[in-house]
Amino acid sequence: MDYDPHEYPEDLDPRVEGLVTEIIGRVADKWTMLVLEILTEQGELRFSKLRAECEGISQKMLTQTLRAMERDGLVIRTVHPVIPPKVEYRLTELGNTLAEAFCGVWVWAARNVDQIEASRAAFDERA
Amino acid sequence: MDYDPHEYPEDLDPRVEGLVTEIIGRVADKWTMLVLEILTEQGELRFSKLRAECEGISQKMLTQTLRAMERDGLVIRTVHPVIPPKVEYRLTELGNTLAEAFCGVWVWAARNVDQIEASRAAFDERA
DNA sequence: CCGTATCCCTGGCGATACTG
DNA sequence: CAGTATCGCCAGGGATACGG
Repeated sequence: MDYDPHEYPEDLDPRVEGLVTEIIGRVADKWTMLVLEILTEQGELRFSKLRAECEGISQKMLTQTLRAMERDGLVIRTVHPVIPPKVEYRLTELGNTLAEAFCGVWVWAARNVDQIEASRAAFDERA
Repeated sequence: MDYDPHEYPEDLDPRVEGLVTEIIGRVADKWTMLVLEILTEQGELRFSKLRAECEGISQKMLTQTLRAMERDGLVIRTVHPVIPPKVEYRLTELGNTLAEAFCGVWVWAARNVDQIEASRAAFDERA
C-alpha cells in the first residue's frame, strides 16, 4: 500500500470509490429496496409471504434478489428441514443499517410526492 | 375521498404508497445517483463536463437521465444561446434534499465496503 | 413450498450518423 | 457542443415446467 487511507475522506479515497459505486449500483434497485423495507417492517418472513408483499415480483426475481442480498451479507436465509419446505429471511445487522440509510430516501419520496407530480405535469405540458 | 389521510403515517397511506414506490424506482438508479453526487460536489456543470465525470456513461444515457431528472424537478437546465451551444445543469432545491437523503447511503457503502467484500468472498467460497 | 432450469422475447442501451 | 434519430444487439426478466 502506497499511502495511508486515513489521509483521505472516505468517499474520496480512489481505492474505494469504484467499489462504492459498484455497491450502490447493486443495492439501489427497486426490488432490493422494497425487500429491505418489508423486512424492516415485518421482521422475519418466509419466501411465499415475502413474495406476496412484493406486489408483482416474479419468483425468479425474488430468488435472485434474495441471493444477491445474502451474498452481500444483508439477509440471513434460514432453511427449516420440514416437509413442505419452509425458508425464512431476515435482515442482518448490516442489512438493518442499510435500511436505516435508505430510510431518508423513503421519507423524502413520501414528503415530496406532490411536488414531483406537479413538476412532471408542468414538464409534460411544455412538451 | 373516503378517509382523512392524516389518520395514517405518511408511508402507510395507501394512496401514496404506490407513488412512492414508483418514485423510488425512478430515482434509485446508478446514473441518477451518480449525477446527483457529482452536481452536489461540483455545483453547476455543462453537459460535456458532466459526461466526463460520469466515467463510462454514454451520451444517450446521460441525456436520458438528465431529462428524467429535469422532469421530476431535480435539476435545472440552462441553455446559453451561443455558438457553439453551452448547456449547464445544476440541482434544484428538491434535488439538493434528495442528494442529502442519499448521502447516508454513500456513507454506508463507504463504511462497509470491506465487510461486504468479505461476505461475498465467504459466500462464493461456500459455493 | 422453495428453488432451478429452460425457453423466449421485449426493451434498454451502445454505436453511429446526422442537425441546429 | 448538445441533442435527436436510427439500427442492432444481447441481457434482464417473465412464463413455464420440473425437481428436492
